[in-house]
Amino acid sequence: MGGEPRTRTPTSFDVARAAGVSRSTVSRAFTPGARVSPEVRARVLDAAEALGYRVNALARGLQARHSRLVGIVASRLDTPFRALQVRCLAQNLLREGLDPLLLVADRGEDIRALIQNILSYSVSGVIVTSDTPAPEVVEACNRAGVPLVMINRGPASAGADTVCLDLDAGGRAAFEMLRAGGVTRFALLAQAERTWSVSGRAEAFLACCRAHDLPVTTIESADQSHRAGHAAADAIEAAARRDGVQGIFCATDLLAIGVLDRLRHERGVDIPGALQIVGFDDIAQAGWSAYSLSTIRQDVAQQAAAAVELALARLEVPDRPFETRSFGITKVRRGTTRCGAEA
Amino acid sequence: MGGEPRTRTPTSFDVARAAGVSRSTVSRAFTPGARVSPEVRARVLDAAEALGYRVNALARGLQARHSRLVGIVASRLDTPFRALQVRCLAQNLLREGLDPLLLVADRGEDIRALIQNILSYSVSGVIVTSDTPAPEVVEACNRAGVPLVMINRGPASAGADTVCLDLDAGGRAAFEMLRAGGVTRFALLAQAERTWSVSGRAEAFLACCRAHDLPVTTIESADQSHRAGHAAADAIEAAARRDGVQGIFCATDLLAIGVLDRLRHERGVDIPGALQIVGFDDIAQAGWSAYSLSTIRQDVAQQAAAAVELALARLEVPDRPFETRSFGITKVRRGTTRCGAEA
DNA sequence: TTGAAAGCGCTAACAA
DNA sequence: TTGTTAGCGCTTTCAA
Repeated sequence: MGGEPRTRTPTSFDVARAAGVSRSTVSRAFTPGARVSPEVRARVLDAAEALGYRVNALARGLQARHSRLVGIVASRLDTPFRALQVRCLAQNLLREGLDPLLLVADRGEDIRALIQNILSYSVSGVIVTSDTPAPEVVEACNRAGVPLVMINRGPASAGADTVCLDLDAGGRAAFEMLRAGGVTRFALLAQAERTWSVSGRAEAFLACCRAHDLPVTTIESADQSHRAGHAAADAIEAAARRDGVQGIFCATDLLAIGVLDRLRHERGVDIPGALQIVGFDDIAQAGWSAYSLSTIRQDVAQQAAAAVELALARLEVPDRPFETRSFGITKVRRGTTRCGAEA
Repeated sequence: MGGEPRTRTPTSFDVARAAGVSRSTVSRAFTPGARVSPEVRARVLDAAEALGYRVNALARGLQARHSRLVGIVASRLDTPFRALQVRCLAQNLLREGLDPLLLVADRGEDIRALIQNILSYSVSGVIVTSDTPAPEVVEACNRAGVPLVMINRGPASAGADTVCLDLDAGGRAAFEMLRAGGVTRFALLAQAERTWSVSGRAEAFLACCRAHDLPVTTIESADQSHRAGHAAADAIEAAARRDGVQGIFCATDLLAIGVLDRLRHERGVDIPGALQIVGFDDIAQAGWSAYSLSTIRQDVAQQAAAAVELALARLEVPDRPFETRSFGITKVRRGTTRCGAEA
């Protein structure tokens, strides 16, 4: 290394000169659908190739008044579910020629400042997967006229398109899986803090129990983590003894796995013999043999694709009515429930 | 929704007029370390606040000839280790006022095109965590004069700063943990495809076995995934029987957990009784009770911080010599090895 | 300390 | 189909 006279990166001007055309022509050669004669276009592309030219995204964005960037707002990125979600989102965006600007918004960061920050890039959209409430995000995006898509944050909350899942179906599926295993006394493990998606499925589950006139005990966890599930396990066992609970719905797989670790692997409780468990999400770990967790799957890839589609659609027609796309769930029967006929 | 006269986002010009100053002054008010009188600055900031003005990152980047964006190139983002890595990277960048541009480069995407794409944003750096080889990335960044930092891709491979871990120590630690458990016949599980970090630790482990004149059987997995570990488990058991293997080093935790799922949870093999296992990385799942995997920890947060520091350093002094920061590892003794004194 | 003017690299009118 | 011109919003010499 060492010598290499650092040459200024070539601009459309350089390409124009090399190809013997004007800068506008160069621009057109790089603009899909622009009117350029094939020969000229080829000449321009060749010259560009030779010079190592690429369109400056900053300049292009500045002039177009919006870049090809799309903000992804996500919390707890190191959680299996969220990681998969972000991966799918990023892939879909890339496929559409959009570039994901990542914004990790864990508790403690100043979401207000962060959102302003990504808006300063004239992003062509923002996708929020975080489950921390963020009215300021909606407000900021709306004021800036930036398409906003929320995933699992409730149906069309005014000012944003939404991708969500069928909560009722989810809660019901959990109930049915346990019920099919012969459970008549239920329990629910969910975090205390309200969240559209997680609280929603929990409430749907409770509603089912009540509708069937079957008793259900609610246990609250600190959050949705493995640790929280693990910590709640003793309370669950106590409740099981006290109330004769035979089956529990854990609002996330991570919680369920935490419970399994404590109950099955540490204390040797027979699951599903003594207690049946159903989780939610179908993260990869749910399928691992140590857990073989019966759960409710939501199709992350499908949701991600829909989110990108919605952003694109609004980009094209800014004042179309806000849309909510709702997706169904799938029961995944594994080894923490007793097999039963489809309910 | 519907009314809201979509007002054009305010520019420095609007702020200038509102504050009764020139655009240059507005610019200075938003430039750390620029000479502006405190009163004027305050007036400008107030006006900006009132108008909802924020500096346009595209315009600023265009004129500065580099943006505050930093590319993160990562593969298999939905893997626990990588997800954590990206999260740490993103947090550190954000903390420095840099914005992570995410590039998911799984096999199948055209890495060449993708890297050109992020370079078109005049990024101020690129951080690569992917373990797929990518000489074209190095070349492209160098040509564009963009700082490049590689994580776990080998020491200063010319043209890039590097963060890596002490492979020898890693391989040795694995050997020692097994040896301390009384193992005299070893096995190694690693993917066939070469990768600096993973192959390196594997080779260091092999070297240790040889140096101690102890026999070691090598088993190859398809990749580094849980599935691959699971699939390799039968071969491991066969080898254990055939060669009297008592302990195995799995080159990643995910592999080790796959093996554990098959052997311990499906076939009821006594681990560590019949076979001891050591993994590598210390992902969250390694600590879950079902596995309680003894492993070698690498400090992802520390590595991420170092990577960002290196990028920043080169940004400041573009022609400083390439630097390699190497980090140590830590033995984490859990339940897949027999306790022993520190080797 | 502040303002005027030039230019970062690009695209979109408008003309030819 | 192609070229000319203006301007996206900002920072930055250079003068005052």
